[in-house]
Amino acid sequence: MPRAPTTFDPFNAVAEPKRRRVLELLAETDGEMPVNDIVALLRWPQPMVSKHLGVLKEVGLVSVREEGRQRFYRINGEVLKPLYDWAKTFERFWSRHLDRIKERAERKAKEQQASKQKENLS
Amino acid sequence: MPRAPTTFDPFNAVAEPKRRRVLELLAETDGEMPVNDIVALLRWPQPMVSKHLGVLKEVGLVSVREEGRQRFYRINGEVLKPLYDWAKTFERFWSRHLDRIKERAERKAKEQQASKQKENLS
DNA sequence: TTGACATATTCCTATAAGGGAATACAGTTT
DNA sequence: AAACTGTATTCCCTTATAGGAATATGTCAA
Repeated sequence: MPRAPTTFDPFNAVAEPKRRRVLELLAETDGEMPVNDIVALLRWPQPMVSKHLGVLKEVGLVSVREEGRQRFYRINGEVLKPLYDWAKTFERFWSRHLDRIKERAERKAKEQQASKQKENLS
Repeated sequence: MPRAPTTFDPFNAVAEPKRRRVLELLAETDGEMPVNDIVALLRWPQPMVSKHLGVLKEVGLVSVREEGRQRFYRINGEVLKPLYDWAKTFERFWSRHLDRIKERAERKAKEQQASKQKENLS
């Protein structure tokens, strides 16, 4: 079995750095942007931009409005929420909170050891 | 150019659902776990578990302690922080905050229209 | 030593990728 | 109609899967 298609879910779509870049760009403008603007800003070959937009569109991360010969792309940020929620699950592994928990645990351990030593002395 | 290797970064490693499952499991225990426990809990073929663990290890998402013939795997959650941080960038697209902004904008629009009508009337 | 156990590695196959180049296609202007 | 513009699609190529099955490796026990 090959890897799941990039269009399988946001996790796969966003694994590609260039696709993340496109999303960041669309998020900045916080509106629509025609393909050629993206091409100009990122300085990538136009077919490359179109292809990546195609993947993003298929997973629902962007939506398109057609006007004349232009296509205006807009980000659908909510589709990234599952990713955010999943990552947030592991928050305790890097948050300060953890440091505090660690410190408390270590202090406790020291105190226990101290009291044990007292017992031995008495 | 093919897709970036799964071991390229956390984004790619975590694109595979089974690998996410393994991480969730390791996060639950919040400690170490030998391969066979994972095999038993997930009911996957042992080589499959070992292979996925191999990828996770190569990107630094897990670390191993060897003891006898057992390998104890532990999660390195902090490696997921870049993923979290990136996704958080888009938080405004789904947070309540956005709703409030939207509401305010819509209210404003209505008020403006109302005042325009007043002008027309006067 | 021999065998049982825990885990990793190898081989195989089908599938899909992303980039580059060329080209197709639809709308617009002349 | 012809030329031009904005964008999408197709073809080609190299590389990397993930799963399944079989096997290798290392360790402990009798």
